[in-house]
Amino acid sequence: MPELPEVETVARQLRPCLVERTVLRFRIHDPRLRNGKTPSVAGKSIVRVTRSGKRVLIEFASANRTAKPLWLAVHLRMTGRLTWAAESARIDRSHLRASFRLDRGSLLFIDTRRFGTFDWYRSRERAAPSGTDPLSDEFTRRKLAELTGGARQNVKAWLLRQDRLVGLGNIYVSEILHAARISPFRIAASLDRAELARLHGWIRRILERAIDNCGTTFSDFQDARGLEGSYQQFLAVYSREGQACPRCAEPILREVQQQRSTFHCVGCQK
DNA sequence: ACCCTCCTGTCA
DNA sequence: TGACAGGAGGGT
Repeated sequence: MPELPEVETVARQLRPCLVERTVLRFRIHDPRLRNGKTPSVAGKSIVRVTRSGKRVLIEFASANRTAKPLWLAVHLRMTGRLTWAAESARIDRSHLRASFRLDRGSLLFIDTRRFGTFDWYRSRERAAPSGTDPLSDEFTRRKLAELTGGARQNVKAWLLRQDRLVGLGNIYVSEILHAARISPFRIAASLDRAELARLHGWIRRILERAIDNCGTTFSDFQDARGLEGSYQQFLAVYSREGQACPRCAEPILREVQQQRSTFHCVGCQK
């Protein structure tokens, strides 16, 4: 479920809870958790919590700073949640897969479908994704034109590629293409200058607006406080098959592309 | 481009 | 009961 805005929301909320706290104990509650080799993390303190593509990146340092730092990348996939549980908080622990006990509370990883992953790294570079972050300064119109140049895929599939742009998923791609008035079936490399400019602008605007709303809760998403996002009230097309397009009133269509639902409007997406 | 897999839950 | 779900990786 979580795409860039949801992951950014979680990282921002966890930061004040986790930074400068010491890990007292790390436990894996589910032996089937997709976890890399587990280094010893007890006794280390958390120095940074950031977002890297769709992953939450947690940096640990040893208390005396002699040992090498350590990075954990958590990918939430479809139903993963990272929840901060203060000492007194009562939290439903069903589907609890892993937990970090800290000074004054716990970080819980809860994941019904078990698709979520933990990956541990010894350097930040290795934890970094290959694609461009659409919220970074690097993501300019020119960069988008460069990246799409020569891409023979349809633009829906292309936007989902994490090796080009990171962070977009099924919901926001439908929303962005609708806002930019571009059909999801267009070949990425065929977009002209004006279309690329609209696409670039709406990628930024929609992601930022979604972050301002703590993401979208379509069914499962909860942020680090256990609360739902509120961007779903702004969804123009996603999951709105048959309803009137808010721009031109044509009925919204649902079609399957690459085995995934795409929602779009033939009235205004060309 | 298509297919399938991982896994669990919910809804028509 | 079957279709479908914010992801991603594999195969042909």
